[in-house]
Amino acid sequence: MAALYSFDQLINYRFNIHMSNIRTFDLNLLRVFDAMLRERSVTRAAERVGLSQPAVSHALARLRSLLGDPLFVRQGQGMAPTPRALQLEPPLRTALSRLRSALQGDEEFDPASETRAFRIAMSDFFATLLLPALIRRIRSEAPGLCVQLMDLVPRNYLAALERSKADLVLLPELSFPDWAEHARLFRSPFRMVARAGHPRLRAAGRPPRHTVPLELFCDAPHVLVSPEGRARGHVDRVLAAQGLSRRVVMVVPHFLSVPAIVAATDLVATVPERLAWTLAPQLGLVVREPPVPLPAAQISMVWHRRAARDPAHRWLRDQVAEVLRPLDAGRPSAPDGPGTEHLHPAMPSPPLTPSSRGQPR
DNA sequence: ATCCAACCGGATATACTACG
DNA sequence: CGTAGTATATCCGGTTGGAT
Repeated sequence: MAALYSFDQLINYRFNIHMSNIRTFDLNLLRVFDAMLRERSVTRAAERVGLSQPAVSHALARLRSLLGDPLFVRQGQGMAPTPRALQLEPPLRTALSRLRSALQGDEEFDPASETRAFRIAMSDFFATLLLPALIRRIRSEAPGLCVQLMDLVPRNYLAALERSKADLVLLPELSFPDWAEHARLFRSPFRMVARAGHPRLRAAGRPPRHTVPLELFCDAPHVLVSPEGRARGHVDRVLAAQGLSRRVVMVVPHFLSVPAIVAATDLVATVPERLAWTLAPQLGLVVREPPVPLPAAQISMVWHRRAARDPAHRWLRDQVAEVLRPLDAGRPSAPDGPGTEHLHPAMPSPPLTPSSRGQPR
């Protein structure tokens, strides 16, 4: 794969032109150089670039002076490139090609040949939903791409996007700033989980509609997921609005540690429904409806407006949407009854925006 | 804002060079 | 030595920057 060079790299490093000469460097000289490499003749190069033969000869003289190399020497009926000229040919071609694409605005994205890294910020739970299928697609269609998973810290995710530290962020829908664009992916309801032998649940018996009794929910020790380490989440605020409270005895930054903690203790937790149903059978957990109705979290992907038209970015967003959107249609249903939907307990009170402008492009 | 000299790039004319 | 091709001398028009 051809190395890629910025203009500065081309001029400074590859062409070895001192900074003081860059300001006055005539880009047309690069066109002449390119034409000379193609034609190996001053006269034909002149025809190619639409100049007279002496004009190209003069341009060549200026290039020779700038680069400190003859570049082309007479050989028979034409001009033979020097080793230095041949050395400069690949970066010159690349730079001119990219410049042409940029100016014409017709840059194409070829997944098979693209080499770049994408940084995606999301919770560990979303990562388990998305990454295996996403990486399978990328390995087969765009093997040169690298995906870097970043920790999701809600308070900082917008700053990460704005400062280009992250390319894409997956999170429950909040109100987004003007420069952000987003697309809805799927809805994520929540369930309460506890170990099957939990004494309070056993004493409560099999509850009607599988909703955990309110007093049990409030009395039981809770483990709360908060990437920011907050001791109160959205569930606490909803309870407080009804004059109620619960006991949070443990705060963890990641979702995936919760089921094991719940399985080994008498703690309970409110987690994404999909996580609950995935891990409940193997860890011996019971899944219950929380006693307070909460709307499901609307999970969206967010990106900076500056990346909106970037072809590689658009391709990546399409892949993420294709992998995650089916989750909305094919949500797992409770094996022992229907459920109401509940909001993420640890998310900072999201004002659900009615936006539908977010489409993945 | 205007003028003007200096500079630059390109054109024409012509000198120079390599090759068959 | 003729031909094809490159390099150079000179001129011209446009741009730039300093002086007024």
